[in-house]
Amino acid sequence: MEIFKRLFDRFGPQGWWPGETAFEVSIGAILTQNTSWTNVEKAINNLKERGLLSAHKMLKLPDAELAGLIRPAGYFNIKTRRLKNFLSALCMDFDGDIKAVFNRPLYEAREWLLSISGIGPETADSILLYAGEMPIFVVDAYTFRILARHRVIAGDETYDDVQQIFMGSLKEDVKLFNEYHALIVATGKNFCKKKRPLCQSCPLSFDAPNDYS
DNA sequence: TGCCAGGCCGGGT
DNA sequence: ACCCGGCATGGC
Repeated sequence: MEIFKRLFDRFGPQGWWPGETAFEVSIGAILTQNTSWTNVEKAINNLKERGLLSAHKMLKLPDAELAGLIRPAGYFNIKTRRLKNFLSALCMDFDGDIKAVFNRPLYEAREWLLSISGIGPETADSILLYAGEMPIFVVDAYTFRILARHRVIAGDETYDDVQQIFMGSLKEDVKLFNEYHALIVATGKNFCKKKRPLCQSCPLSFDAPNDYS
């Protein structure tokens, strides 16, 4: 896979995740579900300005108040519920300390996250990789689109299938997984809008079976 | 102006 | 086991 190198040469280091603490990154991962990061930043700033970026404080916040603060991130009612689900599990099982989650074995931590309603595979893996610096590859809608349009996958693969394509062939390396996913998102933002059924001009090439570069 | 954004859940087939 | 509607704001 020298695709990584080509993407890196074109887009440069992405510096993910934009967030100062593991907890902030985790909250951002939930808030950014199907939502642009610029909107999420406003929501995070609302919390940060008020010194609310802690599990216990956010959990104590009345739902209506929390919803008001995260409003700019969209889906604020459902996301309030998802945040509260996450926060109550975190306070219950780890005394509100997200770092304690990352002291568990990788797939145990992953299962713990997935057991929370509102946290799916991408959000869980984003938290593990970008907040916990654990070696797991994040798959998102852009990853599916790009691979499908280059005929690397047929299109009916599952999240875990696609994750295995990367993790099965890449060196297990947190920095590499971090940068690679971020570069895929950067590529997607530029070339892989929903409304384009097949890619004609993505600046990628794959060794086989078809090369669209 | 409509389309899109770093998904996920729950109910229906 | 899929399929699909719902969720909502802000930027281009």
